[in-house]
Amino acid sequence: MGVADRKEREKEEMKTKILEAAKKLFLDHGFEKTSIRNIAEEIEYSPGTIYLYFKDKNELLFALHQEAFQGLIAKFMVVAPIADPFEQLIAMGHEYLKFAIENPELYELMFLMTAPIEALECRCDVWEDGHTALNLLIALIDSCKTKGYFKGQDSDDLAMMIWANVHGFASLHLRRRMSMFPEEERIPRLLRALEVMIESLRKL
Amino acid sequence: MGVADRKEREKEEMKTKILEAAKKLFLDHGFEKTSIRNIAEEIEYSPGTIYLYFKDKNELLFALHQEAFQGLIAKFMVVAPIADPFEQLIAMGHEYLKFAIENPELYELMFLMTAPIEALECRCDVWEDGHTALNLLIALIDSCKTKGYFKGQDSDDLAMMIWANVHGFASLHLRRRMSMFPEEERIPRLLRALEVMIESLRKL
DNA sequence: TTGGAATACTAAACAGTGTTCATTTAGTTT
DNA sequence: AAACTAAATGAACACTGTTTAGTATTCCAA
Repeated sequence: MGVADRKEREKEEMKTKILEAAKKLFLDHGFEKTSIRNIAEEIEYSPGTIYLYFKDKNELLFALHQEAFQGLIAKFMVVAPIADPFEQLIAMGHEYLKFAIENPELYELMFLMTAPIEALECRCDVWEDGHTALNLLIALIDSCKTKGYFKGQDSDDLAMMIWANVHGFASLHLRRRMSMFPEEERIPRLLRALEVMIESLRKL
Repeated sequence: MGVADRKEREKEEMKTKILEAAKKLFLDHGFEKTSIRNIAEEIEYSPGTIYLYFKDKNELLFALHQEAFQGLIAKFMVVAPIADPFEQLIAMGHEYLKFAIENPELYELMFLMTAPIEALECRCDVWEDGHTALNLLIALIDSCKTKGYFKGQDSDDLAMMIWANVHGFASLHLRRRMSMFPEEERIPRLLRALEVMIESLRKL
């Protein structure tokens, strides 16, 4: 069945070809401003061809959504060697913010965009990677507890609060809601506020 | 100059007429799914007419943006009578979240949407109301300080942190990023996480 | 080797979008 | 009543995502 294999392979190659073009254009010009026609032109095929490989524009996004979460989890893995769990938690917070600031379009796609979610509410595998990322945080909080931090706190609720906080920072920044402060002040202010959060966590 | 006055008044009336139709449709079906044609149909005029009164679709949004901020500030005023500043701060947090959950489309427009900001980056009056809302929070934090809370903390940074936290809650919820939890658990989880934040603030 | 079926692709069309503009219509001024 | 001005129109433009009918190309059994 060599022929069928090759066909399968070619189909897969075409899919990644489309996906890579979509990724490039989405990250360059944003999801909304990228049209199927743009993607088709990039790969030198007609617009209709894309619909032979992907159901619609949202499905293209979904693949990148997964890629992005893997990227965030990878960043979390970088801080795993830090022995002290509370120090690791701090580093994790910084990594999260760094990821958001350095990959605004990917972050947009993971947590800010409405488009991909609406269309994929049914598919629970959309949340798989999100869940494992959250579980990493919860596990770390539990480790902190064994060292005497967060006495009497529920790990799930605390994780939720920490996540919301760093996401709040990222979200306000990426959605340009800090324009009341001059450009060069914004990230320093964000980092200072993060320090405040960490200090409040330390005393909890 | 009675005629010119009447003309001016009529022009203003038309503007609010358009604005009210836009508001209704934006809040009912969302900004993206509302077309200029829809608004034109609602007020029984042709699409072109709207462009005689507003530069583009974004300018319609801007007016509602201002209205929404006034609404949030009004909610903040409700908790002003609470004597103890820390209790007032807690109530303020709850009011903020309540506003976001009860007025998802308005909140979207104030803090989540990209559209209105992109087009209005130049106009600094976009941030006027946002600034007064933030100043209310900072003033309240200063009041808390006189009662012995937040010793040695910078008010601006603390305000930023609190804002980011409640916004994070609102944002995660409105952008459907809590779908890993069953529907009925989401808001309770949010409120519990808010309690965790308040407790961490109390110990700060 | 050849005929027919399956596959890959395309061009065109559809229904929708935001926006522009020449033209018509209505109202005011002289 | 004529001239001028402002308001409103609706067709047109250049886009969008998506569907479909039709055309090449490839494959495989006879």
